[in-house]
Amino acid sequence: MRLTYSAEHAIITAMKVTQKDIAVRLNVSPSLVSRALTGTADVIGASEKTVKRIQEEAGRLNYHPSAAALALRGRPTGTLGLVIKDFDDPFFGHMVRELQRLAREAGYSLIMTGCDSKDSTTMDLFSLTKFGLDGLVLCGSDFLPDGLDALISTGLRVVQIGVGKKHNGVTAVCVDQARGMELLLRHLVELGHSQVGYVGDNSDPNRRRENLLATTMRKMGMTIRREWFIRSGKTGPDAGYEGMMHLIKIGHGALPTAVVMADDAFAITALRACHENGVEVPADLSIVGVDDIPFARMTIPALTTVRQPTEKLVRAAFSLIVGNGETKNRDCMVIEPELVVRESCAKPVR
Amino acid sequence: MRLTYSAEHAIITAMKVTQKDIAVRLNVSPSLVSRALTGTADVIGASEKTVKRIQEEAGRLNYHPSAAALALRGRPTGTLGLVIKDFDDPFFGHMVRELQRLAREAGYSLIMTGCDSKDSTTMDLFSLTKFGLDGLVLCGSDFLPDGLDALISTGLRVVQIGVGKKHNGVTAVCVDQARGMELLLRHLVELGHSQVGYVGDNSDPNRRRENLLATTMRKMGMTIRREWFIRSGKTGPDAGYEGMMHLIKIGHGALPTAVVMADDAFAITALRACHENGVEVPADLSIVGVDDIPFARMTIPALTTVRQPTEKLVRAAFSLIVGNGETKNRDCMVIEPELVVRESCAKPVR
DNA sequence: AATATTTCTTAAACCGCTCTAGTGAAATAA
DNA sequence: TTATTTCACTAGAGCGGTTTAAGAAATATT
Repeated sequence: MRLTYSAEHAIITAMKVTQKDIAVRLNVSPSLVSRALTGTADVIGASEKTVKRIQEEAGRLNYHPSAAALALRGRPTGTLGLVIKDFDDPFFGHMVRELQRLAREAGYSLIMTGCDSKDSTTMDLFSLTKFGLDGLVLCGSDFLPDGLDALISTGLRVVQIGVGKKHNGVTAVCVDQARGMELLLRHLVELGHSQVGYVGDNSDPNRRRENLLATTMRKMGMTIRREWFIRSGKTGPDAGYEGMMHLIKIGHGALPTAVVMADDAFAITALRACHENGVEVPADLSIVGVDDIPFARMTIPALTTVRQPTEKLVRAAFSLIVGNGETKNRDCMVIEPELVVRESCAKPVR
Repeated sequence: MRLTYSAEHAIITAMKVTQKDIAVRLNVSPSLVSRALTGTADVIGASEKTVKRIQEEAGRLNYHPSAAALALRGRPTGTLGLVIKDFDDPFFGHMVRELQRLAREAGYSLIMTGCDSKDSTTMDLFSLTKFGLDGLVLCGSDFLPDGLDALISTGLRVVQIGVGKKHNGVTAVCVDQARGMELLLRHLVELGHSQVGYVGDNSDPNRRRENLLATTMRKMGMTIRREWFIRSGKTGPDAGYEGMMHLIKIGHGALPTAVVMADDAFAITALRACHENGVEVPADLSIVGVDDIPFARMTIPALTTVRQPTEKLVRAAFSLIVGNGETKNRDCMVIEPELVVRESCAKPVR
């Protein structure tokens, strides 16, 4: 008898009905009840009428199996885990949704957790795994190596989405960022741009993007102006705004003609910074984002961006996790980005 | 190495470190390990150095208690659950983040799941619950009544965030929507508006908001034009856009001077629809949103909106879940919304 | 009639962990 | 010296299921 105490009155919650309750009531053994309720009829080895009797009694008593017991018993839990870096970023939100859909379709349920700061990461990883997962998807990079290693050493299937470099043998799905930068720069050059800047922050993936942009520019023979490569000190939604403000302030009179923003959230807030300073996009300045979040086509002007194909990423990750045979055990699957041309980039006037 | 093969899912479940592993490795009894890892030092009845030895070994082996076993044993699992309606909505994303922060600070870990469509809801609730949670936060309304009842009857502490009406006895935290509408309308009236429209969709909370707006308008003596109350057929990011397009098309020549959007996501996309049709905001039309998502102050024009104070909502929900004494067992906590005046509302020209 | 086979049912171990009730041994008290 | 207390630890049951090996009863085979 489980007693639950509530502020005013002591309330006695009815004990949860167990298989044993059914067994006692029908005067049969617990194991028979178990098999009658779970096994398929022909495999059971129990008389039809007994099975029916048990099932009826289970229904009558409103019996529901304890998942804790099931999990403890080591049966696959039909549960996939997802760790997301930042729920405030719409890009991840979209990802979550896609993965959830896929999981549901395949009969899995999906549980997830976030991990804001670096140091909390390991704990967050394990906060999921202690529930007994069938697989784990990591989304948003920079997880602590030791946490990861520990996880993988348990034999859990882990797939990482969106990291550029392979991380000590973790199976990964990533977008070919170099190719994205190439697509983007080619487009800008075609429009006539040669003065290109970048606004990002200090996070791992954004610094990586910065480097990639620079190397690709160099490869294409474009000159790089160090002062046009901004790393905003802020993080989160304000980072893009701050970065662009900074660029406009220091670049007074000598702005680049186009700026690559670390991602669409950066770009959206940069649009605002431009607006506040009378910088017209795309007339005075072209802006390009990365991700193609749902809002990207709703901004004014609509955002030209390098789409990270969410569905493909998620589908790939999923197949790596639950896949059998062919899709299994690949080190890294690379997804091609796509350039989405909208309004925020145009021919430079200068 | 323990490898379990399952026919159903064809997944090899991970080997987990158990207390027994630690016990064997240190040549002590499992019960001692248990007590060393859970009990308070002075209650334990174990030598300090042994306790330390055990704790160190636990850390070294990356031990994490099995939530299933804890749940089965009737112990708190240190885990809170969160069910989110739509991860694509930035408002919820923000909420997740806040709750996660709070949970972490209090030593809980947070796991969550989404629930897109109505029929999947019960399963989703269950997918979280089955491992034994210490509390569950429901966020985003319209959960199936029977699913909820079943949940609550297990004795689990459940708090619902953001529902207007109390739902069969579920503890709830909600924003005073009527007050929000009042704030908003008062502001519009002060600016000189009398022709007010609404764009929402068919979802429960948005229909409620629609009704609330109408009754508040009536209460304030404003006339309601049925054709200015739009329910977009779409859902998701496009709904606001579609709805506004529709309003502009049918209202040709007789637009309201202000439109209340169901939420900020709706408003942002409506801004785009206006832009595409040469409707200037706020010159030709004032637009007001609800929520105050991070992007709301970044749009052009910046969004005037009724803020749902995320931190307060989350903090309230959290205190109801883990709270002791005073904050416990309240049926419904009501949070006051705040009007955030930005650029998207102005005096009407007409 | 005796044995073999099939059919129905049960006892018991196990999953990881908690917790009560011990068990020795050393330390203190009588 | 013996009785008592403290201390550090162990044994074992139980949470709610599943599962394997084995026992009893009914039916089939020789």
